[in-house]
Amino acid sequence: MKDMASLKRVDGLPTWLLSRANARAQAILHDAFGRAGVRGYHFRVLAALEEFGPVSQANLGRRTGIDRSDIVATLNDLVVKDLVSRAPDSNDRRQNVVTITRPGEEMLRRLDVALTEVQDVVLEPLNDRERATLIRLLAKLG
Amino acid sequence: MKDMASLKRVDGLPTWLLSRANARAQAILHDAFGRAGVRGYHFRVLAALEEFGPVSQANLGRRTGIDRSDIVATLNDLVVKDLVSRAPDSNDRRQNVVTITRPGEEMLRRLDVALTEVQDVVLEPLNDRERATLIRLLAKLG
DNA sequence: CAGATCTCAGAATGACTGATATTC
DNA sequence: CGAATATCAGTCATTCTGAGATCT
Repeated sequence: MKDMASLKRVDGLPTWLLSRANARAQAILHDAFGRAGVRGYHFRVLAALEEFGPVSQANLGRRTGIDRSDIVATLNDLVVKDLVSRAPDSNDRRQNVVTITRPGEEMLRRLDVALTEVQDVVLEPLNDRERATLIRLLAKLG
Repeated sequence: MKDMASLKRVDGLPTWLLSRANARAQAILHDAFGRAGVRGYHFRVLAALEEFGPVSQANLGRRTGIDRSDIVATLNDLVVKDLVSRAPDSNDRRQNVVTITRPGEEMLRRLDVALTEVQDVVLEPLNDRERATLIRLLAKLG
């Protein structure tokens, strides 16, 4: 019974069990991304472009979980910074083909480094075995 | 090395390892709270009040992790709904004493039920042993 | 005086809705 | 025609920052 209470409210804190650890991670990430001049949406789009190659905006939205409407604004930012390029698809003129640029790939590499450092900080209390277990369990939840 | 990649980008999705599971939980919670007519801030404040008893707004902020500035607006909502009461402290006139009302306690009980249901849904892929392990590891990260 | 408390105004970010024009 | 795509204009919730007024 006491275990159920700790399931519901972790560490005496009245909030969802994932929120504490995640909020801390988000805060650190926010700083790291801010220093690089980008936001979470920018990173997600760049990473998806590197992973899947040039895609339409609709597919970008599906793969990143970002709303189509927000994809537009995010790409506007990235185009201005020359991190991605956007061109009409000649086969289907409804679509735009979005491609990551060379500067975009370099930015992504820097962000990946920052991300790894953040995760090292957040996961610091866990040993290697525990980290592997946590990742496995979280993947099951995904 | 492949393990490091899955550490960084879970499930082929270019995002922080806690974000996927947490985003799903947040979405379900958002619905459940919305049906009850409250937001996360409201729940956090009510739960902290039940847990610690009447407190000042500054202490409420410290205990919930909500900014002092946002505590004000949140309490305004809760006072209008008669879920908490706010009165000047006679000992220290800088402070307000915030107290949960009977209707506030009843609301909190309903929200706790919703929270438990949400967690059952989110944790559904895990068995009891895995849930206990996940909670233990997340508590270490807290 | 310094320090704590409460309050207000505003901004950044993530996430969502509804409407519209264009193209398939 | 219906369906998909890109765009635009808003809204909402969470999280901050900065400034001001009051009180210890």
